[in-house]
Amino acid sequence: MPVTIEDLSNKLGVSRSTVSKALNDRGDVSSQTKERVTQAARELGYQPSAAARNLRRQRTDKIGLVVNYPIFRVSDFLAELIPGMAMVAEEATYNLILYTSLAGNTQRIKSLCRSREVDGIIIAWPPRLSETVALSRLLADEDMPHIFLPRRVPHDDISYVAADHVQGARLLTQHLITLGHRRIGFERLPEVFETDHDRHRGYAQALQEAGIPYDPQLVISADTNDEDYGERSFCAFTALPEPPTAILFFTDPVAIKVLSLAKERGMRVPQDLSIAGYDGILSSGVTEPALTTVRQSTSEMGELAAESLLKLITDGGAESQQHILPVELIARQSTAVHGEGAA
Amino acid sequence: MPVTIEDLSNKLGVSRSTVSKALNDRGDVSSQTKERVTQAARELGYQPSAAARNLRRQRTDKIGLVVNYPIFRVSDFLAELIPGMAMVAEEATYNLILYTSLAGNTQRIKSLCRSREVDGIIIAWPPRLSETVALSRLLADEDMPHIFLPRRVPHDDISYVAADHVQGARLLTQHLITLGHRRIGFERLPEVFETDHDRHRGYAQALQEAGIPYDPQLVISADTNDEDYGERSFCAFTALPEPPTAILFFTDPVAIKVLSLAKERGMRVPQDLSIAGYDGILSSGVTEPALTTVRQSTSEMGELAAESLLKLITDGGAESQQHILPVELIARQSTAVHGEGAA
DNA sequence: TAGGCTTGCGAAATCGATTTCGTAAGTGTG
DNA sequence: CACACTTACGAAATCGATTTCGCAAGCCTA
Repeated sequence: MPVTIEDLSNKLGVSRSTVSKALNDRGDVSSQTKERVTQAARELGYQPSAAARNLRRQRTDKIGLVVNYPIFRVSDFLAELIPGMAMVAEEATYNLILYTSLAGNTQRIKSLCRSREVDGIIIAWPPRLSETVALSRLLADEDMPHIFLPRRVPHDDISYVAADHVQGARLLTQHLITLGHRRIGFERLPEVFETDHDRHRGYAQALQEAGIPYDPQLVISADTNDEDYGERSFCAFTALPEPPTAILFFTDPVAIKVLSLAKERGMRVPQDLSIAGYDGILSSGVTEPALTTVRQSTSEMGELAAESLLKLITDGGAESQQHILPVELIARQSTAVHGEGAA
Repeated sequence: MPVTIEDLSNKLGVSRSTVSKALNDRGDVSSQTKERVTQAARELGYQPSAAARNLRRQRTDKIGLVVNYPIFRVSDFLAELIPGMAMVAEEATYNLILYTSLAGNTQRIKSLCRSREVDGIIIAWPPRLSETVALSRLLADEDMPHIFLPRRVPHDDISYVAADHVQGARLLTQHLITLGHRRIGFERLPEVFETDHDRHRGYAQALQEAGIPYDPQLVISADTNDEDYGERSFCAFTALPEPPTAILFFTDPVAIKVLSLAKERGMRVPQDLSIAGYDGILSSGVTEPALTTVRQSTSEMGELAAESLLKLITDGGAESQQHILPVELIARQSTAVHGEGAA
């Protein structure tokens, strides 16, 4: 059995209250007594019981990360997110608890709140916008501080951390325009609401700024019925009467997939077709040609999410935390002037 | 304020004991009463306080994952490990808590034990063998069930989950021998004790089975002073009077690095030199040529670790859990008959 | 009908801390 | 010297559950 505060107080001949006050540096304790208690605590290796302390304090110093298992499973992205979160949390004496099986299950999320086993929640990849908003209301009703990630939620009172996708798509499009492209394909992913809207806006903006007319034919909505939708998107683009000379795909994995697809069909990238991805995952740097993409600072995002949540927890009724992080264009060899090879 | 058991008992006019017994299906409660209690609990949305329950039960239904932040940060591997762990834990009504800042710090690990905020611990990437053993003793003294990952620990009473590295290196070596190679370079990583020994044994075994003499010159210890040691290893191999026609690198990232290095120097892979990595990370499949490697079933490893730890927790003084998982050779285009191109 | 048994429930102890509040001793002041 | 005030500590309440144990009522048996 581990040493309890009672053991300590017995050994020292003082009351439990005194021990507690001494160790927590609170209230009326003479410096001598404090010294004695601290000393004895060290000797006996005393560590307060987390459960007892949590019960009394009505807080746990834990934050929860709620994420859907299937997403978790395949996401490079999340893997980069977590270490930063955990780190920031720990610097503030919090820890991160993972919940991979309750995303989307309102009942179980409510249970999590009511059991008070975490002081706040980070929700990764919330579902559709309407559900996200409903979820936020629910959590607010339960007095549970929370923040969404990595998607913007267009409500003033909902906290989130996201990347600047308008800028991301804009940078990519500008990059291609600078290379001389005028027919630039753009893949949309309809279920990813704000992210998709933002990127589309960035794409359209860049075109407009360059005086290139927006051609709806060049914008194709991916049909994500199965996981291998990349091929269908690609075919849709190439089947166009006047196909694009460059294509922006929604994610790196899809772009990478298309890279080999194009090769199989005898198209050379970037000479015959420029291809760009999005996210800047590790693999995007080692393909042949290396993929032009946009990097989101994922680790920073995780850290910021944790920091923001901690702020919400600490400041009680503080205003909502809304952060849009800058993104960075990574121009590599999969994009080039049409007809010319890469550097 | 959330609903407590007291609220429930007041509303129903029964005692707290009865409510508790009814909800936990324990002890003497008539089925009618049980029904009433269950009903009311649902209506009020009652959820027991985790803290109170933990305190009374002397367990938390949480397991800890201790991992060094720097490793966490860069490891593809760990990212694949965690979802499975979390999933398995949750199926058994446990949750996973992350600890990224206490690896190597004996004092803080002891505190974690004493605070009893987890029922068991998974330690990822333990340090040197001697420290690992010491750590295990410490944890055992604290009555804290624990398991190491992903490294074999050569002590009967220490639990671990690891991959079969003897077999991994053997498969790779055999693969190269089958392709006709007789001078096969082997990179060692001295600080990764058992893993390194096992792989080296597998390499030597395969050579012996094929009647190829073991040449110490072909075995080079990586000098891992900085992160970019791949280049130094590569140079050491090529500087040999009679350089190898194929090289086994210790990890995929290094092999991938060498892939582009070789290209820069005008060596063609696999025609002039066959290269293999180890681990089967995502990126290894998209390089040009795609990398021959050995895949460890990482997710399975995570799941198995969690399962095993839960067994240790549940079965009390159960015997230690030691698992060696099979590995799988992934033969791709970076290895081929010397002088010939890949398929 | 007396005594034993089963059934259903509640009172109270318990888990291990924190926090409030009361009190005794010591200190200073007019 | 009497009174107020500070200082240092402890008793007891509290957080919210679970669990033990005792008791009363109802039932059965000889």
